Amino acid sequence: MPELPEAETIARGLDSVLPGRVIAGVTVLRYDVVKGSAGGFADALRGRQFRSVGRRGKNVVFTFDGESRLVINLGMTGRILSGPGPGPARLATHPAVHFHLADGGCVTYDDIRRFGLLTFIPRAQWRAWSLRLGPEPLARSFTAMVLRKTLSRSRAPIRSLLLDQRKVAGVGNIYAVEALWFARIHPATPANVIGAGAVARLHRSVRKVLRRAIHAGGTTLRNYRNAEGDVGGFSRALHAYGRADKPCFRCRTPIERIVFGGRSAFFCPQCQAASP
DNA sequence: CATACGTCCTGCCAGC
DNA sequence: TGCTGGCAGGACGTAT
Repeated sequence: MPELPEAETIARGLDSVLPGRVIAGVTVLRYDVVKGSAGGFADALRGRQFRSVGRRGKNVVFTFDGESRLVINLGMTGRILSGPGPGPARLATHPAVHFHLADGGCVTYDDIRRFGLLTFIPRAQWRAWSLRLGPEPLARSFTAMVLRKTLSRSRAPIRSLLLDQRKVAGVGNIYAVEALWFARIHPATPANVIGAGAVARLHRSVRKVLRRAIHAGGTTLRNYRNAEGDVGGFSRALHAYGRADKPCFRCRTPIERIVFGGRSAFFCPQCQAASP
């Protein structure tokens, strides 16, 4: 579920409470969400002190003193819940990993479907790990020209390309669909036939949608919660995603749903002209 | 190399 | 009311 705005929201929440605190122990309840052996994972993290919590693409990145890192990809239903006593911890219906802190606190990784993955990254491997991902769409360096060059090299449907984390890091199905609606581009359009003007609109739309969603605290469609257990506020702001048969907010034409690449896309057949 | 597809897993909801 | 099929925000591995 969680895409860039959700990861950003979670990371900000954790960065305000975790730095300086120490992991006393790790309990792995569900082996399939950790990379490598559960024992090795726990051993690597025990005793580490948090320096900061940030984000790379959709991944929440915990940096420790010494610059080793814990990367959490939340998959579809992952949540990171932290807090003393009740409150957020009560939301942990499917706890997969507990991080017990030396001060008595606890951070719980909770994941219904267990598509998430927790990976320990030694300092020396960070650069290589990060390089597997494409540019950050909200970075200054992510210009329309950069996007245009990426699109020019691919015949894949633009919606599929936007989901490819090696091309752009952090965009998922919801925000890809939303950005294409704003840019008035049909989701199945081959990337390399999109003209310069449309690419510029798409560049603006992707950034606008992501920034707005971060501002709203993310999108909760099902079970997303931030680190404090709150739902996201962006659900009400969706223009195309999940609106099949409902009128387009621009032209009142019913929104259509199509499936390709194994997942749904939503678009306005009037505003988002069919691909050639 | 680029692209397409199946698979991992559980919960929920519409429809019968 | 109860059951069933379809669908879900992601990403990896493999096949072509």
